[in-house]
Parts: sequence; structure tokens; C-alpha cells
Amino acid sequence: MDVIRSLGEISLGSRLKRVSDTLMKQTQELYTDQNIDFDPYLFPAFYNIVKREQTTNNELIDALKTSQPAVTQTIKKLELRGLIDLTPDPIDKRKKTISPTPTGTKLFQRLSPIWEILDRTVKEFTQLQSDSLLAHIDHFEQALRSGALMQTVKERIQKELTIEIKTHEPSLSKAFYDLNIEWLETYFYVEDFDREVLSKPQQYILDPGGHIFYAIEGGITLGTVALKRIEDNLFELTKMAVSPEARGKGVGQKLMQHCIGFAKEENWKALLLYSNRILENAIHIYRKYGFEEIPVEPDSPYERSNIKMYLPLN
Amino acid sequence: MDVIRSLGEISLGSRLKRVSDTLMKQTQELYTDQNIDFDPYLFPAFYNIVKREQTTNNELIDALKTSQPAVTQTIKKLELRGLIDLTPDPIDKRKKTISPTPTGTKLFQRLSPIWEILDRTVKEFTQLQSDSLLAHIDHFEQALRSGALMQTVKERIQKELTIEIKTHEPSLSKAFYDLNIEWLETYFYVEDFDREVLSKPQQYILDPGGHIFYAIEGGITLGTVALKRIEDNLFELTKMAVSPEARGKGVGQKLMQHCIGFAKEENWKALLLYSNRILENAIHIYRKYGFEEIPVEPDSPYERSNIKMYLPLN
DNA sequence: TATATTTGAATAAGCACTTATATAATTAGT
DNA sequence: ACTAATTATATAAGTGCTTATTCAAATATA
Repeated sequence: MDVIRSLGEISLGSRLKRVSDTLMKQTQELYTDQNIDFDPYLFPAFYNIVKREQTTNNELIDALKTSQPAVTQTIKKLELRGLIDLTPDPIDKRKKTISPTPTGTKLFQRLSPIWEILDRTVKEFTQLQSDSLLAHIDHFEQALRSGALMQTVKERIQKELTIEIKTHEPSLSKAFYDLNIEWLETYFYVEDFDREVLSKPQQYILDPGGHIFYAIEGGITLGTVALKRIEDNLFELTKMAVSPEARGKGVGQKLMQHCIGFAKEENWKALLLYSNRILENAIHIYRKYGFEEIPVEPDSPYERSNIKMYLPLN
Repeated sequence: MDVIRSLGEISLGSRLKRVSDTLMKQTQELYTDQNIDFDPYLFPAFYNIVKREQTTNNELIDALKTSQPAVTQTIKKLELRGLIDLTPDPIDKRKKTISPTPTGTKLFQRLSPIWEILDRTVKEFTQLQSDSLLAHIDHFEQALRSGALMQTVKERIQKELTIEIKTHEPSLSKAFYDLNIEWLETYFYVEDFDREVLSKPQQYILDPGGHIFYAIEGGITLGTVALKRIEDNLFELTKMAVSPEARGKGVGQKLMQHCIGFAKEENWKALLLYSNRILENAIHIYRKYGFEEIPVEPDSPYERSNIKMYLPLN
């Protein structure tokens, strides 16, 4: 009998485990890197629970194809992390209903775009023209060990998911108009003068010494804000608008932070803004950043405003 | 942002681990089935140790691409099973030299043909025309879960590795000749009369009332033996030969067992045989099966023999 | 030459699974 | 209707890995 030569397929079990371990570890590192408190091995269970909105232990056992204790242990960990709720079934007291908590749903939303990138990148890196599973595993392990895969993932997260602040340029005028019109239509109404101002930012904001900033993620403009000159070192924060799809991602806060930082660098005395008390969330955020309510002057320039706020700087 | 649809690649880590676990478990069951005391997860280390004949801890860490404690723990288990020897390095007292024990080498030889089949079958079952790793994994997991893979492995082991004993038929005459000539050339010399007898088994063995048996594995004739009629219920065990490639696999013993069983069923009085004292191993086996030395008659028919043995039956 | 650093191996503790078993609550069988 | 069987979940113990740490021997450095 011939001496065995390669036997690559025999050690497939060990190989698969090794690759799995490496992938899990690198994904864990990715989460840590992104300041997200999550474990890759929780993914299948967590994903199923959030997707189904409400599920049972048995459904999970079936979906994950693992043992019952594995599911019990995993959901226990998810519960400890406050990501899911376990409520006893009122009819059958043995059963438990599993559903995501608001925290869980929020984390899911935060993770989703990262998962999408991870998924897409892994798909790309695991594409290989070969009919041998072992060749595929070799190829994938190489991509993992070299760090090429996770580097690409990180680059893409950086590029696609990092909100960066840009200053005005003509090509962004349309976004400035669209975002603000959408905002006005949602919360108030659009008047002709609004259209006039928003369509001519150069004339109404910039030429008088003001500034416009944009929050951009992966080439998409998610929000905008303007700083209108009142005096040489007193500016009004205005025309803040965030696209509906991007709300809840902290875009407004990013713009606010940028404005305050900018104002401090310019050594301005203070910022002020006009708003309306019905916009509770917005006002809450203004307060969070230090704005304090001051009386609205009788000859307020804005009909829609019923609150004026002031942030002294330096 | 679009809701995530499939995300198959994200759970690749969990999938790979699951497939690995299933494969390991099924391989473990295969070993148990074959009455072999071995663990699949020991394979990579064990294979490397036997192949290199002599290794160090560090070489293994490098080859297996696992952590140092994993290697230490694995070799400890291999040592406990008596498959390897750990001898301290005389020069550098920190080091240990790892080498297979005779038991280990023997087990390796026993496992090799099974590994070859396992390897070949896994290779077959994992062949798929697709450029997606996930599709390959799906396909492989299906083969595992359905049990198709291991069933094929078992069938092949049954077919290829089971030594079966066949009685003479004309198509086997060439094997009878070749095996015996090879044996004579190795241990003695070939005379014209040998060629005459061996090329005409029908005339010299069967027609006088004798029998010829063959040990066949996977279509290959590994050994042969003849029972020559002396009296109606006294037969001589002769012309036993095992092919060089098959030595050490117990082929001779299988043939011997068959002859003794056959003789008992035929209600023969006894078996006898002639041999030569230089064939120590052979004589040891004859004794093991109950043959006892008796005086050689002065007119012995065989020039090459200097020992005669006798096995009374029933 | 005495001390610090490096190296090879072992040990400890933890992790995510596994199987086996226990503990309830529910349903079925006579 | 009452016991037996089934079902849902939890717990215990074991397994093969991991990282962190320990220990001892060998080598480098001053």
C-alpha cells in the first residue's frame, strides 16, 4: 500500500474549527475596535430574536441547529447584557417568550450597517473559482491570517459609516435646500421666503459672513446646519436639518458639536438659536450642549419660534 | 438604509464551527465502529509526529498552527494513550523530543488505509462547482447531516479493507504462482520442480483432494495457502505465501485461522506442516495456533525443511 | 561572574459548546 | 380522574480549545 501523501481532507475538521476560531476572534476585535459591546458568537441567536421580534426557545433550537442547553445558555447571556426580555408564557408556564429590549433593538440598528459591510466583504474574499472545499478554506484562511479581510472591513466602515463634517461648496446647495424643505414640511409649513433663502445660501448666509456645514456618510449628505452672523463674534445656529433616514444616529449632535468647536476656535463670544417648544427632543439636546433659555425679543425675526436659547463660549 | 436580508456570511464563524463539530463527531463514531481507540482531534498532532519520526514541541506548534498549551495538552493525551514517547533532550533540559512508540506506529498503520478512504470520500463529497465558500459549506453540511458521507466511507471500508477468504478458481492460479515464487525467491531459491507444482495447482493440489485458499482485499490477492491431502483426514498445510506489501497485516494468521476452521468442519484428525527454523516468526505463529513440533521423518519430502509440526483437531 | 532576559514547557482559569440528567408543567392513556 | 408519558427548560460535568501566568533552564549583558 502506498504511503499516505496529503490527507488534507482528513484534518478538515480541525481546519474548519481553526478558521472559525480565527474569524470569531477577528470579528470580536472589530467590535471592540468600534466600541461595541457585543460577541460574535451571540450573533445567530440575537439576529434571530430581533428579526422574529418574538420567539421561543424551541424556534431558536431549530433555527440555530444547536443543542437546547446551548440556546438556553446563549439567551441567558443576552438577557444579562440587557438585550432581550424573557417573559414566562401565561398559558403554558414552562415556556418563555423571547423578545428584544429597546436596548437590544438599538444595538441591532447600530450593528446592522457593520454586519452589512462584514457580510459583503466576507462574500467578496471567499469568492474563488475552485470546486474543492479545501481550496476555499485555504483561500479564506489566508485572507484571515494576513489580516487583509478585516483591514478591508475597517476601511469600508471608515469610508461608509463615518460621518464627516464638510463645509459648504456649491455642489452641496441642493442638499441644503432639500434637507431644510423636508424638515419644514414635516414640522411646519414652507413659505415663499423659505424657498428664497434656502435656494440662495451664498447670498443669505455665507456672504454676510456666515457658515454652512454638512454631515456626510459614504457620500450621502445626512444633515446640515448653518451659522448666521449676527455680530462679529455672535452667531445664530440655524437651518439645522437631518434627513429622515438618518434620524436617531446622532447626526444632529455631531453637527452641534462641530458648530460649538468651530465657534470656540473662532473665539466667538456666544451662539444663539431660535426654536419651538413643540420640538422637545431638539430642545433637550440644546440644553445638553449648554444652551440656556433667554427671553425672546418682541421683534423676533421668526414667526415659528417661541423659544430663544443662548450659549456663552470661553 | 435597507434592512439586512440574508447575512449568511456573518454567521460563517458559527457555521464553520458547527460543521467542524459534526464532522469530528461522525469521525469519532467511525473509529468506534471500527473498534479503533482514537480521537479525530488527535489526528493532526499524531500524524505529524509519526510522519516526522521525531519532533519537538515547537515544530508541532508551527505545523498545527495552534497555541503552545494546545500542543502540550494534546501530546500529553497521546502519551497517556501510549502512542508517543516524550524523552527529555540531553543537551537542553527544557526541551522534549517526541517520537511515536511501536504501539503508535502500529495504530498509524492500521489507521492509514481508513484515513485514505476517508480523505478520498470527503474530497469527493466536497466537490462542488461554485465560487462561493458558503455554498460549499452548505453542500458539505448537507452531506454530513444526511449521513451520506459516512455511509459511503463505511461501505468503502467494508469493501476495500475487509480481507475475505476465497477458494481456488482458475483466475487465481497466477496469484498462487506469483505469491509463492516471490516467497521462495525471498527466503530460499526456486527450483524447476517448484515452478512445475506452482503452475499446475489443479493437478498437484486439487485433483488429489486438496484445497487452496486466497486472502483478498479490495480485489487484490494478498496471500494464499494450500491444504494437501496426505490421508483422508490428515492434511498438510503448505504453500503459504503473503505478498510483501501486505506483511504485518495479519494476513497469514487469517489464512491459518481459516484452514483450521475448515479442517475442523471437515472433521479431519489433524494438520501438519513442514518449515524451516530460520523462519522464526512463522514458527512462532504456528505454535500460537497450537502446532507442536514432532520429529522430521528421515525421508522428508522437502529438502528445505528442518522442522515438522503437528496440530491435532477435535 | 553575577544578574537580567529569553526560551521551552506546564499549569490555571475561562469560554462555548457538548451529553446526561434533573425539575417542573402539561398532556395522554386507561 | 389519576397515574404515566411527554415536553420545556435548567443544571451539572466534561471537552478542546483559548489567554495569562508560572517555573525552570539556557543565553545575553554588564
